[in-house]
Amino acid sequence: MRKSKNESAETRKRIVEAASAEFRRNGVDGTGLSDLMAAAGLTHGGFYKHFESKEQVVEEAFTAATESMVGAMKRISSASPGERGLHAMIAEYLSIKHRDDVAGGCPFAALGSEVARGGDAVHEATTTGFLKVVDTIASQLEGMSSAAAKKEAMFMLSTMIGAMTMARVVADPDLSATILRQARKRLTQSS
Amino acid sequence: MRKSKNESAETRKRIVEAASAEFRRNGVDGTGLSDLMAAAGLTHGGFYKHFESKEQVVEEAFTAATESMVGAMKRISSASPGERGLHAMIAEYLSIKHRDDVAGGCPFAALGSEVARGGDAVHEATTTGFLKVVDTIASQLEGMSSAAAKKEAMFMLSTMIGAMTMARVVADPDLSATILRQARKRLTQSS
DNA sequence: TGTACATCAGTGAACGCGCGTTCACTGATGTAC
DNA sequence: TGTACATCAGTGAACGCGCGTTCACTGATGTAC
Repeated sequence: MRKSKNESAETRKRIVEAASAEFRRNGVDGTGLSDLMAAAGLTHGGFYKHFESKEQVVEEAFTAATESMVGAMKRISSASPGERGLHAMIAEYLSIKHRDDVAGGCPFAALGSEVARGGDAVHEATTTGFLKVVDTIASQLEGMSSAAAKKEAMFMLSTMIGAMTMARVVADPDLSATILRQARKRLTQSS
Repeated sequence: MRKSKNESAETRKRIVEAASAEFRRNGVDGTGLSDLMAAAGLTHGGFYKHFESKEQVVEEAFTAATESMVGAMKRISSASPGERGLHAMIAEYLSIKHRDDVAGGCPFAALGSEVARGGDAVHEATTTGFLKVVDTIASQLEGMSSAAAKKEAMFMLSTMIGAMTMARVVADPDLSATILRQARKRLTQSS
């Protein structure tokens, strides 16, 4: 049953993508290698033909999720330049749609407190990912130095991640929407 | 080996407090009932003499953690009134000390993404807790209506939780400190 | 180009382990008379 | 107030289960000549 090099590479990618969604949906501890391989259309025994450990796929899945989010953010903001693009990006992140799409959304909001307890490799991946998102936001900030934009972007991203996390934590849908709305208002008001 | 009513009530409280710290330190999924009972100085078999399920202790431990945090926040802010008390509260939350004390700190930052996937009982407990912290912050905001203060407090708390979560997620200590510093700066600047 | 053999992606069963939960038992505490 | 019995907090072993990981096997793909 050996597969060609191309097929094998595609299978590996499929596992990482399935893992990326499953981890965000059910958490890292909440997703077994069995679930993960089944979501990729395989049996669980084959996992170790592609990865050395669960931690390795956690790391790669997190990176894939971050890159997908950065791509989406760039696509939205590039539609309009400067502040308007920035505000569109923020509104999209702090939307009800994003809140209800955990599996396809921000990996920091979906897995934040869990990856904070992760191993070294995971921490490296999350750090790199965080800085990429920060740079994506910072590149839309005008009228300040690159260093200042980066710091401002860190503040904005902290608020966005915190608001999305809490919007998913509370049981009351109205309260949840208010949390998102307040963050959006405060981040998109002209300063 | 039956224990007196008083002893039993104290044991129960001890379990909830141990659970509260252990869950924050290692996560809910990362803490077995065995670990939890051992941390309370007991063997794991006795757990069900006090609780109906793991979920029940998760709920109670989360509530206890929130109440302890609210108590600490009130103690700090009551030392000086109005804006100065508020700023002291924010600085304490966004401190390196708090970042490095996961087990004794904010349960939303320690468990946010994990409790977002919790059951109904857990969601009710987190919602009540969130509103209590919001009210604690709002009570220090002057010069605005109670409704406006509550909304402003939600924004502030979102930023605080997000910044603390990310400060624990990144591997680089300097970056981690910068995340906290930026959030502190922006939340304590006169608006 | 064709043939013979080595490689290895994927299967499915098995491994030891720790999980949440249950249970028989112990013996000090609480209660009824 | 004392005595007899019921209660039940805590122990320690056991339960079935799913976890991450390993392994023998299969057979199509890749490689060497």
